[in-house]
Order: sequence, then structure tokens, then C-alpha cells
Amino acid sequence: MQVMHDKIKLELADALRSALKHFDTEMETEEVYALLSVPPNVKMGHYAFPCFSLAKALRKAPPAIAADLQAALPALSEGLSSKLVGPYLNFVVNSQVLGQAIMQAILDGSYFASELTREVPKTMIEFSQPNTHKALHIGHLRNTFLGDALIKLYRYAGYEVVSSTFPGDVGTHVAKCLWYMENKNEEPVPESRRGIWLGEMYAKANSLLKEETGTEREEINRAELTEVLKQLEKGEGKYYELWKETRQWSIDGMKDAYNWAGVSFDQWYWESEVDSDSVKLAREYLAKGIFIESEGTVGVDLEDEGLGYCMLLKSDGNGNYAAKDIELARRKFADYEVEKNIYVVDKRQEHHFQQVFATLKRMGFEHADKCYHLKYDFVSTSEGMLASRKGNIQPVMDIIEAMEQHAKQEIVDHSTGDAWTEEELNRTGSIIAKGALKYGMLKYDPAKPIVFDMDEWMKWDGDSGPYLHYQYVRINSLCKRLAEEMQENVDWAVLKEDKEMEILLKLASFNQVAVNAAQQYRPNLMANYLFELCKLYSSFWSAHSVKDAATDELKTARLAMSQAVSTVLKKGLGLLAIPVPERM
RNA sequence: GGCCUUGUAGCUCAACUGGAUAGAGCACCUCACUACGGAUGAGGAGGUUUGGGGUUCGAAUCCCUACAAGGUCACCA
Repeated sequence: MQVMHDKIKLELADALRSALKHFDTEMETEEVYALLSVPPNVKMGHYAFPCFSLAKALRKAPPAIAADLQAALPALSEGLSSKLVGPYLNFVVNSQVLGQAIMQAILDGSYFASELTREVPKTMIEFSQPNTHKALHIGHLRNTFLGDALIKLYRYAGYEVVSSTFPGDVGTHVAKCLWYMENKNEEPVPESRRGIWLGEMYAKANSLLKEETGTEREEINRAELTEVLKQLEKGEGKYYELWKETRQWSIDGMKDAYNWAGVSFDQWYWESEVDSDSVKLAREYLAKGIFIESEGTVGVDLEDEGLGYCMLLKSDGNGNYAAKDIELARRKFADYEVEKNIYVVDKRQEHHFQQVFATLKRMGFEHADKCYHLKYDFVSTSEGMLASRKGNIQPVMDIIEAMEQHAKQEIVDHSTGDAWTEEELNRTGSIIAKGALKYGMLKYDPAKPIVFDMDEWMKWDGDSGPYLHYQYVRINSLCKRLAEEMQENVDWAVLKEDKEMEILLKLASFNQVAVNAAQQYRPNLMANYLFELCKLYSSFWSAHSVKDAATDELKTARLAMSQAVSTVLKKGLGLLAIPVPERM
């Protein structure tokens, strides 16, 4: 449930509600609050109440209703007034009210501690399911950034969140990798980047197996792979020993990437750890008669729901991915007593999750409808689709490295002020690269595909991470320079320019954007908001001067407003897991 | 073939979930700099929101339909 956290909107909603009573129209304050929107232009007012929906009940034209409502409106507090604009009853707020009610709170930080929701479910968010023995590619980054931002947005919105991941450390891909490494590979194991090297082994295994399909080797290969899997399952033998060692190489590689991205998980659920329990669970429900046997496999018949047959145990008796996800869901709710369970997984898994959720329901699992699959579209490159089995991928750490190098070069070419130490340059270059990559991906709706083109993202023009970083740095630089002139008491009323008003209103909507972004699973709403805020401020910057404002009061107010923009930028980028540089 | 997603300026995307004149960024053309950091700003041009119906005061948004792109539909994970 959302809290009506905007005090100004709350007062307007209340006033409208009591005005509506004069026309025998009962509406909850919540309803009115939700109807209040933003006029397309500040000249029309700052808040809008559309009267169309009342026309039928009141048998009157919307403009007449707006006029009647205005007449029936109780007295508004100082600084608030109503304004009739056709079928809309709009409201105007002066900068003094916005400043006192919201800017002050942004500056002292209390705004960011507002209660935004109430009685919301404890939520688990599972994301970034990496595979060991496979390379981490740019596509995994989208998942990771999306999940990480979502967690930050949820927590900010007031949800208690448990973050988790479900890495694939068993299965045929692992077997193929180990098989190739043990029987075919002649290269020495490298000293570093072993996780990436394993990915290459996996890709080579795949192409060799494909090559030998249809030859006399096919049968032999299959038998050898079965042997690998058997050893892994039993937990003994040379392949099992090799698995333990190589698995760790991959994990080390993952952790490098997560450290770079600043991502951590409250819980790592390993596939290898749910494997045997998932088989037991499936057998148990087979015995109960809820699951069925079909052609030697065990599964659930979901034909009547249009979902086909959901296989859980293969004819060799081993569990497949669906079985593991069932067991995993059971554990999540049991281990953490969460009430909502979000999976950030690409859209290819849609059918899989529909089957899993439907199966949970058949099992009588009370939380089955509390599971949500956040499906997102893929990242491709100009070369086409990525696939680790094809080996046509660029390891993420290489991409990151290239972007950091580029960022550092740009800093050296463009920055002003003191010379840069090596340490500061490295740190800042890393921040800029994170911004470029994370913002570049998060600004898109999850449902839309992304084409990653390194050169295009390197241009650093327009709607990009570096643009936001630059705006932040520029404002900060100004605030620092004028820090001594910052006054305790700000007279917000002197901010009278349209551009100033637009900025104040934009700042005031930050919390609503954060809640929407969380509840709609769309971090791009926050990304777009921050970009719009920067555009507004930048336009103000070129039209008006802070330093050379006409009066000291105006200078102080503009400085305070600038400080508020900088604070919101930093906070908002933080919710996208993007750090900010001090200078660049 | 069934199901899911998507279709908006030349290109890449927005549009506060049904509201006021559909907005940004690239690219293109004009302007504005011995500046508060030009990694900028202002302006111009660019639209039958894939086509066709429907719902209503009102549709890019909801419904139907056709088309196009992508995904998916039992021993991969």
C-alpha cells in the first residue's frame, strides 16, 4: 500500500474531497490523490485535477464542474491557489511553499527517510544466476544491473528485501567443460583469468561435440559425458575432484565482476545444493498422486492450462531445472519467510516459470501466486546474438577494462583544475565506466531489447551516464566554490523564474518516481527522471547565473536549489547503483 | 500452428498506466563562448503512433482483426 507522502498533494486532495461533498459525490482522499496529475506546462499550473470522469454522474460539462468545484473549495493554506483551465481545476503553488515543505527536507535529508509504503510484503529478489564453467558476458550485466537497482529501489520504497542468486554449478554444460579439459585439451592451465579460460574450454567442447555428431565418435562421447555426470552426482572420482577445483576458479571470476559492480547477495543458492532434495520432493509428490509418470519421466500434466507437460525428473531419474526451481521456491519461503518472490530472468524462461508457478499451485503451495517472473529482453551486439556455447562473447572484465581506459583518457583530455594522481584517476575512471554501462542499460524498459555497441556508448553525448555525471560534477563544483556564501535561512519565495519552478516541482516528485520504479519493476523510470532533471537544470544554468544573481537572497536561494539538485542526483543514481565522482 | 512480448521522427527511446499541443537523445541545418566546468545551451526541420475496425467526453495506451519482428512450446539449463 502506498502512503500519500506528498504533503502538498495531500492537502489538495483533501480540499477537493470536501468540495466534492457539496455535489453529493463521495470520494476517498486516496482516489483524489491518485487523480491529481501534472499539467503539460507550468503556465497552466502545477497540479491538475481533471473533471471529465465526474461529467456523467453530475450531468454537467467538465468545465462547468471545474468552476463549481473551485467555488466550493475550502480555503487553501498560504501559498496555494486554484486556477481554472477549461475542464481542469488546476492548482498553483508558490516557491516558498515548495521550498519550506520539500527543499528544506531534501537538504537536511529527512525527505529521503519519508514513509512511502505501508504493510508491504517482505520480498526476495533473485537475480544474476551465473553459470560456473561458462563465460560471463554482457548479457549477464543487464540482469545484474536490473536486479541490483530493483533491490535498491524496493528498499528505498520501504520493502524489506532479501537478495539472492542461484548459480548453475552442475549440469551438462559443466560436464562438457570438464570432459574436454580432461580428455581433449592440450593447453596448460593459465595462471590468471582461469574462469574465463574455463569458458573457452566449454565453447571448444561444444563445437567439437557438434562436429562429431553423426560420426562413430558420437556414441563414445555420450558415454564419456554420462560418466562425468555420474561421478559428479556421486561426489567422487577424478571428475568430481576437477569439478571442485574448477568451480572455485569460476566463482573467483564471478566475484571479481560483482566486486566491480558493487553487487552482493544475502543468499547464494547453489544448484548443486538443491539437486538431491529436488528429486526427493518430486518423488514425494509422485507418491501423493499429484505428479504423474510419462514415458519414464516424472512431471505434471498442465495441458488444461495450456502449459503442456512440465517434466521434473528425466527418464534417467535425475532432476531437471524445473525440479530444482520448485525445491528452491520452497526453500526461499521457508528460509526467510518472505511473502513475495521476484525472479529476474530473461524472457526465454517465461514458459518455464509459468510451468513452475502452476506446478507449485498444484502442490498446494500457498505462495504460488506470490511469485513473479520479471522477464527482460536480451542484449545483442552488432555482431548478433551472444551465446557462450558459440564462444563469440567478449568477457565482461575485458569490456569493463576498455571502458575504464577510455574514461580515463577523456578525463585527462577534458578535466580542469589540479593534476590527477594515478589513484584518483583510476578510481574516477572506474566510476565513469560504471555510470556509462549501468545507465546505458538501465535507461531502457526491461521489456525492450538492447543492442550494445561499444563505439556508440563511448560517444558520451546526450542521454548517457557521463552526461549525468558531468552535470553532477558541475553543480557540485559550483556549490563548493560558493560554500561560504551559503546561508542558514533561505528565502525560497525569490525563485520566480519558470525554469526554477520546473526544477522545484521536478525535485518534489522524486519519491513518487522511486515508488513507481519499484512497483512497476522499471528502474528506467528513475533513469529517465534523472536525465530530465539534468536537462532542466542545465537549461536553467545557461539562462541564469547563480554566482552573479541580482541580489544576495536570490543567490542564496539558487545555491540552495542547486544543492538540492545535486543531492537528488546523487541519491537517484545511488538507487540505480551508480556511484558519483567528485570531479571528472 | 498455439501461447507470450514488441511495433511511436531517418536511427535509438520517452510519454506519470485513458487526459491538455505525442516528447527527448543521436544524426542534419542555424545560432550563443576571454564561462558558475562548452562533456553546454537556444532554435529549425523531421509524426496518419504498422494498417483496418471498435469501446467513450477523450486512445500511442483498452478490445477485435490483419501484418511485421523476436521469444517459446517434454528428457538443455
